[in-house]
Amino acid sequence: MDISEITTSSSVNGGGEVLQMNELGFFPNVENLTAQIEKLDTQEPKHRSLLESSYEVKVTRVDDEPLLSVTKFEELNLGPDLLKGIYEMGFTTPSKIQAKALPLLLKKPPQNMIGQSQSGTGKTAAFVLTMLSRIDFNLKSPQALCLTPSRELARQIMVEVRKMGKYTPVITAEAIRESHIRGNRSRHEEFAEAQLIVGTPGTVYDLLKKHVIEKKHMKIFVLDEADNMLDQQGLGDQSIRIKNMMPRECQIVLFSATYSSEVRTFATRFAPNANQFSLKVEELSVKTIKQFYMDCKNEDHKFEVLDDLYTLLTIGQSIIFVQKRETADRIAKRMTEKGHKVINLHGGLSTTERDEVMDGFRKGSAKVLITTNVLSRGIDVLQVNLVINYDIPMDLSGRNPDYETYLHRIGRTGRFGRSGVSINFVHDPVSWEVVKSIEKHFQREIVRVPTDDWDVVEKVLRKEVNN
DNA sequence: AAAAAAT
Repeated sequence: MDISEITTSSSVNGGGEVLQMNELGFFPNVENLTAQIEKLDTQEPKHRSLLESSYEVKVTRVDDEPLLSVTKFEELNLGPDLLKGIYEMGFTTPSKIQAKALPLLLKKPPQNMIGQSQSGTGKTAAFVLTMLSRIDFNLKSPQALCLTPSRELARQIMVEVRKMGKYTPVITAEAIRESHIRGNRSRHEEFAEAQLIVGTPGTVYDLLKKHVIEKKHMKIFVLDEADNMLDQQGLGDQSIRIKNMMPRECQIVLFSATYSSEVRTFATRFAPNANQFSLKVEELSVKTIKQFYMDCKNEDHKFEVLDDLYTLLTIGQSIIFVQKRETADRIAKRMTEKGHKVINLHGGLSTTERDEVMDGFRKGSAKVLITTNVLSRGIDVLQVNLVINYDIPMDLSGRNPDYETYLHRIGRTGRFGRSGVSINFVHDPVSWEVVKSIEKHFQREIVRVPTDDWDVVEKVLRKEVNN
């Protein structure tokens, strides 16, 4: 395709101006750029709070009862100990998705759920609350199980569980690879009495198979990042095996921000007769996240631009995504040599290292995290105001965009209605086309920032990324 | 082929 024919979709944001490209398609003029930025700015107030914005939720029910939407947590008949935890966490009223999903999630007898909502809209709280409310605290045996695609996400969810369940007597356990050597016996004991378990598929399956985790009282089974859990080679098989070990009457809950069409069909078989929430594709891209791209000359120029960005701008906290572990290591090493303080996390590190890196980043003692797709989903660090796609997410062929991963990655910023910025590094016609496809797919503009005029870069990005 | 996740 002739890339000069591709313009930023004129239907984006309801139409209007079309960017003028030169024959390479790389360099629109700066006036237009400024106009675009202003346009982005004027859009913002309308969408200041994601939780208040009116995104369209489509609900499909398994029964014919009228859709009950709550306006207060009190209406959900939760125990006072659970309510106390909710309020202490700072939740005052249910978010849009919670208001509609919780009455269905909490129904007796339980019904399955396939839920979709944007990043950072409180879906974790929704399923954690459901898990806690299903537990008989007098029964010291596993009753609620949640699976996640990474150890970091499992640990993060467990922190939420412990906050929300602080005033309940719930006993919890993390089923992830151990980060320190410990006798098998104590793990046995830990899981024997644990009521709520969060973990990764491999370890959970292993512990179930060895009867370290007892399955017969399991009441609720949650897949977080469900599309990824079902879709991904390896993860999918494990999730299915684990589900098949659950009791027949166990409630199945699937949650994710994205469901590719193939996965959605499978999800309805995985969680039969489920209530469903879905969003239109253009509702998925979080509106408080500003999206940019920078066109670099080649692979090596990407590193120079990265170096310059971190040299010339004061950046709050940020995540840099790359495609391969090896790239993460290499970029981290080079950035360190250039005098930048960065940390690096991927699946090739030891569990202890991973925990240390993540804890350091959460505490804010490290500002720049270079990572792979291991952290593309679910990870919540409120101070992250910049996400860089050093490598644009693409599918296995290396030619087509990976829309789901893109959305999840940029969703690491702009959590809970905060503003955020994402920058995509483009370095060849393929990556350029991929960015244009992503723009078209989500119907959100991705604005060019030059790599050769740092006054403009500073003007555009300074106030956005410095916090 | 990438990355993740079990030993």
